[in-house]
Parts: sequence; C-alpha cells; structure tokens
Amino acid sequence: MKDVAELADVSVTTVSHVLNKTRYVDRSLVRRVETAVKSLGYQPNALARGLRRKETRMLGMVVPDNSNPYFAELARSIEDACFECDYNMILCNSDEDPTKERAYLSLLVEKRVDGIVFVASGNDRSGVQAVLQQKIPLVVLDRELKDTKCDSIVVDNRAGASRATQHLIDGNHRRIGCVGGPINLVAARDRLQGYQDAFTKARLRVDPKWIQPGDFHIEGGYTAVQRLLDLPNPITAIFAANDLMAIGVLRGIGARGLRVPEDIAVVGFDGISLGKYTQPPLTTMAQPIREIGKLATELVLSRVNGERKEPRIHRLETSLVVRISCGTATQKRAGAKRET
Amino acid sequence: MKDVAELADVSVTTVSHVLNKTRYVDRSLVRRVETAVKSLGYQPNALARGLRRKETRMLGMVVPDNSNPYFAELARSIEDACFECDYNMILCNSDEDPTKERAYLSLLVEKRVDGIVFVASGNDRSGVQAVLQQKIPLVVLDRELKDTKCDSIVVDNRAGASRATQHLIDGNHRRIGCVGGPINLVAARDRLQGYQDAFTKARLRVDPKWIQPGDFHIEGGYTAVQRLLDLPNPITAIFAANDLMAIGVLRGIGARGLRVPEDIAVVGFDGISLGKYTQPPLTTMAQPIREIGKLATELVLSRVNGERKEPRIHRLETSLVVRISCGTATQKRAGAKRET
DNA sequence: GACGCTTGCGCAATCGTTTGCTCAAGTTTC
DNA sequence: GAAACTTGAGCAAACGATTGCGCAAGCGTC
Repeated sequence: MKDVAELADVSVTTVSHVLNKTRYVDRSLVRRVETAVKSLGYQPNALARGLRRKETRMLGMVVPDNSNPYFAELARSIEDACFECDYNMILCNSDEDPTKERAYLSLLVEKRVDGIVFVASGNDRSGVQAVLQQKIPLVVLDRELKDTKCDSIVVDNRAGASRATQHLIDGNHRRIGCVGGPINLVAARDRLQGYQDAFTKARLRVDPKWIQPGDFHIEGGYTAVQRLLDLPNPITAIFAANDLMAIGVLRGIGARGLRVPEDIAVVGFDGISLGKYTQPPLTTMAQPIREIGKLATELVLSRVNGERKEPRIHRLETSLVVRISCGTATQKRAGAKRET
Repeated sequence: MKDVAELADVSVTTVSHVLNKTRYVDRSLVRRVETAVKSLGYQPNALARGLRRKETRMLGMVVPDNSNPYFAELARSIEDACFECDYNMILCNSDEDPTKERAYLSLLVEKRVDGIVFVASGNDRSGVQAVLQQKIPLVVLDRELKDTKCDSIVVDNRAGASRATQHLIDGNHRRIGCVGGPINLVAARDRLQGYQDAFTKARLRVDPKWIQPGDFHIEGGYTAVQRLLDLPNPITAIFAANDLMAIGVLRGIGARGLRVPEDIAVVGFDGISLGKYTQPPLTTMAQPIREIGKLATELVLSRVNGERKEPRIHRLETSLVVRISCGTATQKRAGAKRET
C-alpha cells in the first residue's frame, strides 16, 4: 500500500480512502491510485484491515462430519449465504469429539471469526460458554442448549417423526419398526418420542422390540434392520430416524432379498437430496435445510452488526416428501408433497 | 496481552515468550504469566500474530460443490490433514463458475491464506496465475494445467477407466454403454478414452451410440441411461464415468423395472463411500481420496515451509473395488479387492 | 578489583491497514 | 477585506502481536 501511495504520489490515507470509497477524493487522484494499484497488482491485506477494524468477514462452522450428506448440504447452504455477504467460511469437523469441539471453538476465537455456526454433537457446553464470553455471536443448530444465552435453530423433530410414522399407519401398517439415533442427542430422543406419539394417537401399542438403536450413520441402519428382520413376528414398515440410516435400512432389506415397499415400507428423516435417487426413492420427513442455513447466517450476521435481541430458539417445520419407499405414493394426503 | 503483562507485572515481551516458549523465562515469572492468562481468559489474537509473522495457519480450498460426496470426502481428508498440523481450512464452492472461482481465489489471497488447494472446474487459468504471482503455494487437484508452474495431483483416469471397462468385458459383456462426463474436463475425456482403450485392447468395436454424454451428477446418469435403454439393440453393461452418475444409472435402471446386475451390469468411478450401500452395492474404480487429500496438504505445507522443488504432476493409481453391481463378484481377478 | 561472559528480561520498531485530527487553500458572508 | 466556513488531503496514532537489540545483574577469572 505504501508502494501504491508512492507510485501514485499521494498519501496512504488517500489510497485507503480510494479503495474503500470512504471519503471524497479528487477524480484525478482516484485515477492515479487505481492505475498504481493495477500496475503493482496490489491486493489489500485482510489481516491488517481486520486487526484495525476488528472484523474478519469470516464465519466459523463446526459440524460432526462434513462428508455426511446432511451436514454437507447444511455447510453448503451456509457457505452460500456467506458468499452473498462477502464472508468466508472456516469449516471444522468435530467427529462428535468434545475435545476436538473445544479445540476448534478456541481456534476460531483466536482467528477472530465474526461469528460461529455450531452443530453441537454432545452435551458439552463449556466450549460454547467460552465463545459467548468473548462476545462472539454463535448460533447452535440441531440442538437446544438449556440455560445458554444463544440463538439456536431446531426443527420440530417430535411432530415430524410423529407425522412420518402416522403416514405409515395411514398406509395400514400396524407393526412398524423404528431405527433410532444415539440417545444422547435430543434430536434422536425427540424423534423416538414422535414415533411413539403416533401410536398413542392411533390408539395402538408399540412393542419395545420394534425399537432398535442406531447411530445416525448408514452402518447403524444396516445392522439395526437385520435385528428387526429377525424378529419372530416381523414388522411391515420401518421409520428410520434419519435418512442415512434409512439408506442402510434399504440396503439391509435388499441384502435379505426383500423388496421395498412391497415387503417392507420405509420412511426416513432429514430430506437429503440423495433420497430422490435411492432404490427405491425414499419417502422422508424433510428438514428445510437451505432455510436453516440462511436463517443461521442471518442470525449470526445480525448480531455481528450490533443486533441486541434476546437470544431465542427458532423452531422450524418439517415437511413430508412422499416418494416410493413408503408404498403409499398413490395415496393422497393433505400437506404432503408427492414427487415423481 | 498488555493486560496480562500488567497483571503479571512483566513486559509484553515476556508474556509473548512464555506463550510461545521461544526463550527461557524464569519459572516464577512463567507461573505469574500463566495465572494471569487464566484469570483474564486471554486468547491470543491470530490476526496480529499473522500480520507480524506473515502466516495465518489457514489453507483455502475451492471445490465446485462440497455437497457432492466426492468433493465432500476430499474436503474432509484435507481438513483432517490440516487439523493435524494446526491449520484451519476455508471452504469455497465455485459452482464451476469461473467468475466465482476468481472471486474466491482473490479473496483467499486477501485473507493471506498460507496455501490453496484448488479443484479447477473449467479451463480458466487467470485466477491461478494471480495466486502464484503472489507466491502463494497452490496445488491443483483432478486436473493438469499445462504450462502452469504449480503442483497438481491427478489419478490415472485413462488407465482406470480402461481397467474398469476391461472388467466388464471379462465378465463377458460385449455391448457396454458409457455415460461420460462433461467433455470440457480432461478427467472426463481421459475416462472416455480409457473406455475405448479397453475395447481396442480386446479387439472389439464400440458403437458410437453406446456413448452418452453426462454431467457428473446423478441426474445426468439418470437421463443418460434412459437413452441407452432405448437403444434398439440394447446394451448389457454400463460404465459410468463417476459414481454419482452411476447412482443415477442404478436408479434409472430400477425405474424401468430392470435389475442390476442380472439385466444390466454397472461399474462406476471414484470410490465414494456411499457406493458400498447403493442398491446393489456399486463396483467402482476407486480413487485414493484420503491419500490425495493428505498429499495435497503435504505438498502445500512443504512449500509454505520453504520447499523449492520444481512443481510437478503427481499421478496416483486407482484401484478396482468389486461389489455386486458388475455381476462378477464371484469371479476372481488379480489386483481387485472384493468386498462383502 | 577490573574485566569479560552469561543470564534474564525489557524497549521499541515493525507488520499493513484505518481513521481522528489537523491544516492549507479556496469560498462565502457581511 | 477579514472572519467564518467548506473542501480535500496528509500526519500519526492506533490495532495486538513478534523480535532484534541492548542493558543490568550475577558470576568466574586472573
């Protein structure tokens, strides 16, 4: 920048003002500066600027694993929203490891990101507290941290799971298995609860053996479905607490030589885009992934810009996407989208 | 930091040296500094440090779309390698748009990342040139930029595609369709060439109608396979130039009521982890994704640390992963891994 | 006891920007 | 024509770390 100033024969102050259009500068000087910038191939140093301005135009995002399609799509939507606002996104994979989580949060604070989008995996709150203490805006996704003063965005897991299960019941299924998620996650517990709600509402009973624990990964769905298929009085449908496990379920059923939906109906949860092309296409309770990303970014950036609203929990609705795997695609249901 | 120094009653110099262990400091002072750091909740400012040290411990990565499983896994492997070395990764989605590519590269330069891992989508070289001109280490993935002085990592697409096709020929298929990628990508052209090589080597002819253009996305595979299935003299096997299209192919075949591998055999390319759980599991020519990520990071960081070797093209081998979709899983082949 | 070495620490410059303050020149106003 | 504004631009002090250099005290040597 000093070089630019020298070449254009003006002060660095003027160069700065020209670059930022932050005060009036004579046209001829502007031109001189601009040609100097071009000829030197000058690019401003964001570090120095950030140091002075106390902003970095970077957001941190920490997810358990960005190669999980759900988080991949979430990260993508956040990154898009960042790009819109000339922000960059630092991506961190926590592997659901509280130690890594804390390490990353601390690193992000050191890097002085303007805000953080955090998909918490465990129950550890110390890392988040440390961030908030530094007055860095943070929004938690997929999880409500009680007694913690920060925004969070969640979907109505319980209602969604209930409606998904309801859909199977409406399809005349009575013995419906559930492949649940890790019980330490509220999201998983809520979805399990929703599954049970649907039975209660329909005045049906659920056999505890129908409920199989999973891990929110494909493998978990694959192994869990084996146990369900081994049941003496086998189930006729399965609600998987997320799409990844649903994919494992589909594969597990296929490996047994059974067919979906003729032999077993399957419904998932999340609405990852891959579900459109599973074999058969997956009926699922979709989360509004792009909206979540957009809202998260807006929330963080509004606080970056001085917003002082009381933090709150934003609860979004899910929507049923009916495809083939549930076997009721021909049946019309209010509020459910059908896809080809 | 000034506060810490004051509280510990030492100079900022000493605080700095204690924090970085960069010179001997008396034990009692060290303790005073450490307690001061704790009690103030002090976290160093990476901006200031970076400004002075001229390093940010951040790498930039630009990919076409991080929700594409292949890039997701690639990004993941790079991020892992970064974490190992206490680096952070800024993730950018170019959408294969040269304008966005340039915008991101320029932003990364401004942010003064220490290095860049770049998955080029088009042929645009101006952005890369600008980066190299600023002496920022950059490694290009998946693509060799001719006459450009930077490292690149590619797999042997042609040989890989040839072996994949060969595998189908060995399975007694003679009429094998090919769902190719966007012809502006060398990777796509090479794989197409490899497909043809296999025929030449087997002294067979390939009917031009068997070759259908695709887009490296699921949809492209889905629509391309329709055209192949409509052929008057239908094909019995398909080589898809990447796994995503192979998934579309599987679904397209399924939608027709045909079965894989009984009616049509399918082989993909990339080795994304999802392939293990498609219906049926996908035989594929796998890229060593994790090695690519590791090597890319090593290459970049070695140059960050002053390495001055002549840039070169690193060519990695692919490996055939035989699963169910090719219909020859029972057949033993040298050099091919079989999975359960 | 003077000299030189070693040891342990602080001073102050520096990294590359932004920005409050100042100031000269030009323009009104009365 | 002098006082009071206005206008356009530069000076220099931050921002928060790192680091070359220097200094004082302690110690050994002759």
